[in-house]
Amino acid sequence: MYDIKWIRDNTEAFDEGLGKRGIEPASAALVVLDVRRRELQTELQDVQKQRNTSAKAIGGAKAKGDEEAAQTLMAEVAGLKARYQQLEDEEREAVSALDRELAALPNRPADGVPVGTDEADNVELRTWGEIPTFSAPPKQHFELGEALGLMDFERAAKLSGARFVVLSGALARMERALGTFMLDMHTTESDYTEIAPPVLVREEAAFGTGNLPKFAEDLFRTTDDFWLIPTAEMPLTNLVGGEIVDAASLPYRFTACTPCFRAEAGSAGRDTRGMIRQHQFTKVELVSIAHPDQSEDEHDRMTACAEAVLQRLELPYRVLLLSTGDMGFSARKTYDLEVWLPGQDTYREISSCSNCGDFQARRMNARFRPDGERQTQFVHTLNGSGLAVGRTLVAVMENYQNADGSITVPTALRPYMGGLERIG
RNA sequence: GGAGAGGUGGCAGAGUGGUUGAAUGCGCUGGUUUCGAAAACCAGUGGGCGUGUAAGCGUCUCGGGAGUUCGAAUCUCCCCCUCUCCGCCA
Repeated sequence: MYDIKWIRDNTEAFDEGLGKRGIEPASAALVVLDVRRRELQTELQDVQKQRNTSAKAIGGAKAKGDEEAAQTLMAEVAGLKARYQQLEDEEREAVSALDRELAALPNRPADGVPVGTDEADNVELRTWGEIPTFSAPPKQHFELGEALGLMDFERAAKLSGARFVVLSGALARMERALGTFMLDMHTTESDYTEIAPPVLVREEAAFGTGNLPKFAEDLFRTTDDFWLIPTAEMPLTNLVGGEIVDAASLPYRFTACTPCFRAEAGSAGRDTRGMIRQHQFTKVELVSIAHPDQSEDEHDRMTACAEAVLQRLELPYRVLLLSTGDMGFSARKTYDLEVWLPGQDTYREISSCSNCGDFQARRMNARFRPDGERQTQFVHTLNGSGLAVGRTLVAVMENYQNADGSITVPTALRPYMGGLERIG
């Protein structure tokens, strides 16, 4: 969400930001709405002032018992009411018209973000790890999993339809082990506080992170109007919604391992096989609530925390700086981590770390008070996967597969799997 | 799910239609006093928006929204949340 006052004073910069995302200039139309809004507000306040003055005079007259004077005054202001209500309606409509427009605009890309139209314009920043070689062509995770009898898509379809999976035995345990392993890393090594949040949230929370109103079709909604979280970013970031936190307590660092639910509307036909794109998956999320001066550093730190998981599991990956064409709605800058998948012979996204600046904070009214200052300021919010557990399972299976179809358990994970060294 | 009671400033807690943005207490900030501190005393102490170079002025805000009224913390309706009892339940 933008500050209309900022748009007013920075029309060129604002339109330039939109342009980088391939959106037409909007400042002129917004300024018109804003001028109208302020005119109506000023007018409304004039009438309110009159109303308050006369109401007090009537009150004063009645207090003195001067009923006659009160009646006279009341007759005088009789006409004011209709006008007041009309102005009130118009002003309300002007405000919501402006808010509707503002709420639908994506965040302004940070300086240095490559301008582009899609993922082809992303910039590879670095790679890590050796891409493994295999004596025979490596299998995809679902081939391995189904052959082991520990990954069942058919029965999942029986229960829930496409884009679900049933894991069993050692693979079910590995999924659980991965979540615990990641949480332990973030909480004991990187100062994140573990949170067990609701996975059903109300509309306000979904608005706060920027998923509503524009992306309702990507989300599941219950019959009594809860929204299933598509990521723990939603509950974790909204933790500070509507609050004014102490500057000294920043940054807040939250992590959670939750199921995530995505409708995957518009993804029909993509990644239909296997666990890459599911309606339900587990993810360990990292969220930071930071001082604006610290958010750039915090962004790098968070990305390093996500990378550390891949390094500990010895999974090769690369880091991308997303172009303006591939960035999410609320982000001003995003790093994607892509893990190497031998079965697919390609890198696939396993984490996305975004600095949203004050964009979400405005939507959810999350502020802090700088030391010794009167004025509050919006916090910066950051989120990143650390990591997507389902895709990490996929990556482990494909990278650690053996010629006989068994899977070696990564050393770092063995303590979390009762010492198990090999599956199958 | 049924019945009931509530939501007031950082906290506690008055206020049930009239100059109430809100008594009182606590907390906090500044000042006086003190060698210093405590105590005491004095003053200040929410957030948003509009207008203005600024000081200021205005307006909104007593869980959220809509309404009644010349006037709403106070009355009506809807929603949210908390608590108590019953039922159900992991």
